[in-house]
Amino acid sequence: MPTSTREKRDKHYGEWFRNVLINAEILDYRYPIKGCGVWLPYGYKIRKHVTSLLRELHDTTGHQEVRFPIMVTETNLRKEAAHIKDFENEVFWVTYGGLKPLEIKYALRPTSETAIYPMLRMWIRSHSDLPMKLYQIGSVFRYETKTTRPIIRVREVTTFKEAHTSHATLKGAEAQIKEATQIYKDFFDACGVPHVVSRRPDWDKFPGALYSVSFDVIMPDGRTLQSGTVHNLGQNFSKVFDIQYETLEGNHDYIWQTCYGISERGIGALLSVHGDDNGIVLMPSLAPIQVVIIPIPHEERGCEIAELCEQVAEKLRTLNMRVEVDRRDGLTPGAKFFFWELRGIPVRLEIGPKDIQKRQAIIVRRDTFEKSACKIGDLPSKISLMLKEMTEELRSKAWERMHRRVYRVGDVDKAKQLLEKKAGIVELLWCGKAECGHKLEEKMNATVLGTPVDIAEKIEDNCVICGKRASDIIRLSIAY
RNA sequence: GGGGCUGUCGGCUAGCUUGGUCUAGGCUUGGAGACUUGGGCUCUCUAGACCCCGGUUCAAAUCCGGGCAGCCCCA
Repeated sequence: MPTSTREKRDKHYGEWFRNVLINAEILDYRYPIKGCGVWLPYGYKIRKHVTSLLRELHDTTGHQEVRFPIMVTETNLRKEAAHIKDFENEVFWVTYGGLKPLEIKYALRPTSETAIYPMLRMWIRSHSDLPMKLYQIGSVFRYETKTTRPIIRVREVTTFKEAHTSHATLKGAEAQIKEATQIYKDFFDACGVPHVVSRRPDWDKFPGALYSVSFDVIMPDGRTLQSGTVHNLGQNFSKVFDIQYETLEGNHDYIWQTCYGISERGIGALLSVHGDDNGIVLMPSLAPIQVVIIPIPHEERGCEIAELCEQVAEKLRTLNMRVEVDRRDGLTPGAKFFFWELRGIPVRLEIGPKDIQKRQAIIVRRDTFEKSACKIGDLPSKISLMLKEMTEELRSKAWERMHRRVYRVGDVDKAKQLLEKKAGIVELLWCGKAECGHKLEEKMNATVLGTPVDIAEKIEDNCVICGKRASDIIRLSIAY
């Protein structure tokens, strides 16, 4: 019987991830364009559960789903100076229509501000149109020059959920940042993905934003994956795109905007964080199949066994569980066990000749491989309890593992050593000056994630670089 | 941004240094069948590859150049 080790996953994470994607039939990255992959049926089902979760979280908080074109005119893309400056060298351009060169080039959106905001200008007239909270889920394109990695660094981000909100006041935008942060916390929590939330340093905020908040996840190799970002855009874009509304008093003012995004990196994170050497482990709520039933064939009693499997499946389905009976012949039960473990199915039932006499089934839990027998009649309650427990334990164990990889460190050398060992995230004291932040990055050969917004504490010591009074904790890591 | 490495059946790989023995070998997977089935059974049959373009040569999987794709390291 296997055990849930993570040696292979942690030592050779890149290889583990690539193998799991292809072997578990999640994503085929052999598509002949760099940084593009194909979501396979099983992976697409997981993706669908993730996108429905995102839809639910946005729909229930007053967001409305829309769908904007993938192409943006060059003129619009170039309107906000900081924005285009940052994206310029990674934009894909459409330059031909058939055989004719286009007079105005189109960009494949690297993100959709410049596609959406010219339309907001037409839609927003008065304060009664505000707040307006829109979101969409679709593809964005970035001409990545670094090594691409399936799901984690891609040229077509196929699952980009981006929300764009408009408000009458800065206060309204600030409140929206809080709501967005909460939505993202809820999202990662539902996925059981532990994370840190940091306010990004000024030199690394979203181009055109007042400030940015990011959600970072520690991957098995100790690097961090920026998996969600929330930005307060202030009036930067509304001034450039001339989006004004009529106030209560009859004046005109520019709207205040926020935007926030989450991509398939979130899927990469949840597959990696819970997975083990046997494959992925899925949160029950996101698993395309929650319970798989493996009939153990038997010459005389085969029909009886098959029938009982179906009955059990039907019963569990009435309780809204996603259940499948693996009736394939030609595969031994053992082969089926491996098959479904690789794909992360939370609960496996085995029903064979020995069980049929005792009116029982064998239950195996994917994350712990804990095995037990259960009377047929008790299966519904036992399994729903097991799914609940598994959800909680996956989440809490992942958090424990993450907490062990966040280090509060007093000096730069110690921090550097930790990052060199691929330990995770280091937290140091910082005076808040960009100069010291850059020095830290340079000395440690790492990336500043930002200052914590998920923990509040009093700082009573000095900056590790300049020795002056520290104002903040600063987080650094080796980032993807 | 800089440097290095790699590309052979669907997957993993042998062959490449020293061109000819390659009609390209193995394992795995796929298909057909038999036999099995409580942790990847076994056997038989069968299908399947030298990334692309150009060059060198009597002869290229092998050497050279470019392209495309991928991996690793450094900034």
